[in-house]
Amino acid sequence: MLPPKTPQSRRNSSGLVRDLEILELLAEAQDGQEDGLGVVRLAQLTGRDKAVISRTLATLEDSQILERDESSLAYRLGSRLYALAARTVESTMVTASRPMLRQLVQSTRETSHLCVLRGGNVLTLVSELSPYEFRAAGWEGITTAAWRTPSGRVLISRWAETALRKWYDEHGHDAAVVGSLGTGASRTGFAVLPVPPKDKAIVHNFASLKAELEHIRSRGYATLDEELEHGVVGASAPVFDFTGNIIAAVNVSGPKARIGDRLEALGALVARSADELSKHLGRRP
Amino acid sequence: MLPPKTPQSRRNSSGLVRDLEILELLAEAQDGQEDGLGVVRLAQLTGRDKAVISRTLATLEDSQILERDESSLAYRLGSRLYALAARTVESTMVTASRPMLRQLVQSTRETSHLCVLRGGNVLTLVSELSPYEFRAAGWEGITTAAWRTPSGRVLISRWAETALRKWYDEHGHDAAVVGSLGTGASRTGFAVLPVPPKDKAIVHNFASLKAELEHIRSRGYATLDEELEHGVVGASAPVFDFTGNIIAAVNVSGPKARIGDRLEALGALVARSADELSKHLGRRP
DNA sequence: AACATCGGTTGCGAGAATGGCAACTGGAGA
DNA sequence: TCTCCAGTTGCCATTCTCGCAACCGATGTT
Repeated sequence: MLPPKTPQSRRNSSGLVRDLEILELLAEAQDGQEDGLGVVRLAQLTGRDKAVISRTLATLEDSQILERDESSLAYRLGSRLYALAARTVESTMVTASRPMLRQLVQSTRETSHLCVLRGGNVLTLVSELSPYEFRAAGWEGITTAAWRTPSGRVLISRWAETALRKWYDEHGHDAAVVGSLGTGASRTGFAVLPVPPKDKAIVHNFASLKAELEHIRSRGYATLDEELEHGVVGASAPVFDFTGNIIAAVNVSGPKARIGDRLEALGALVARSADELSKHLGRRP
Repeated sequence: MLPPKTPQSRRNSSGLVRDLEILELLAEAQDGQEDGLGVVRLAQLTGRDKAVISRTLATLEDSQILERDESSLAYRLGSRLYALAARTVESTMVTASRPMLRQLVQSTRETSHLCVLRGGNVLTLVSELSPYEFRAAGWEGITTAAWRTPSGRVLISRWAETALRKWYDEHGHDAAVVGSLGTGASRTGFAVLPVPPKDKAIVHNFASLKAELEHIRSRGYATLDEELEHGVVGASAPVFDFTGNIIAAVNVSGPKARIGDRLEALGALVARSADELSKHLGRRP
């Protein structure tokens, strides 16, 4: 009995699921630098009749889930998959981040955020408040100068030097004002922060920024020690999308009195959470 | 007749087309900031029985192509899809192109894209937003009729006449609809563009298209002057792979007010950036 | 030249899976 | 308590898939 038939499924086994094995195999081939797979080879790998594979692949190609090389007749994953994913990463990330942030709040008892870069500023998309926090609303929609926050530094930590240089020239000064944030009045609100203690700042110019970014890359997370506001410390780590790009940063911050010397441990924890989210978005190890 | 039976398909997996329709609908919903779709709603949208949808979605969730929110019971795209998308060729090209696009944005201060041809349409793989933009998401995953965009023209600019002729007959009309994107017309993901000012169009038929392609070849880049939308100009240039084929186009576009008479200079700049990417992909001079 | 091989496609019938209807569950609101 | 609505499940006729085998055409091989 070649087909080890499952007894009786109560569900419809939809076409896509049946073909998932094929897609996975093609994905692996792509990983291994191969130029796609042919019908017979896939039939061997899946243990099914080549006729079935031939017909199935033809349909998958029709729907542009697969593409076929005209000359070699080899199939590979198609742009349709990419398009579906690319359109939706950001919203998936936002939805998926909430449970993760909540758990982070549970274990750290501190406030946590998900932030993205907008021009020269960091925009907070989601925030989960610490149980100590009385404020009703979070920081959603609030922007702050990126280079001064750990999340902002994380977000630019993998930029090429030339792009970084230009970006810094444009945005690397205090009280950066974003040009056309204009139309939507509500979210242009900048967090008005107390002037930080000068002696705590670790980034004063392009060179020190670059050094800090290198530090961030090597650890996998960024920390902030009273640099923005007296008594406030925090840590941020990058979220990667499936293309390997940093699209967001996870942040946890709170009073130095509570966090104390556990800042590096907090950083590692935040990094693990961010990695989990990245994995969810298809980031490969 | 509820089931609009196709006469007799020679191929397998017709159920897959239904699955794809579901995926597109979910992608659209997420694009529109909705938090996923429920069984009944999807049944309405697809015109199928809710029982079928319920069973199908359950299987898709089992395989992690979809995820379900426990409380609202709404479905949205799942991590498996992102993992697959990560292994498309598109994804690797995106990774390679990101630094270049970012630098292009920094020096032009306008939004830039990387696009590929998909059937008769241009698919935007990456977009890096201008610092002036406040939009949350870019144009990733969005398609537009190819022959009307500079990127599309660049992508077909080296085709042989016969292939071009055939392609134009098939796709060279407004509101091109991609073959098997599915029964639902609205959700094919086309950018709905304002009707362009008639007098600005420079391509009206095959002859004028050919002339424009010749112009593109001679300059090494394409420009667009308010042809698609009033007040919007841009330039595109080709990316070559190591065999010398054009596989993608780099594009920069922005308001005419800002770019003004520097359009040709912009074109040359875009062409230089595209060349750089081509070299990175192994193109020999 | 004839022949074998290999990747791929197509015809066909038995048997399994799907689709649609209707009944059912369980929560929310009146 | 009753009703409404989203969602799930049982059932059976209908439809589709699977797998075998034949076929196609390009590429060696003797």
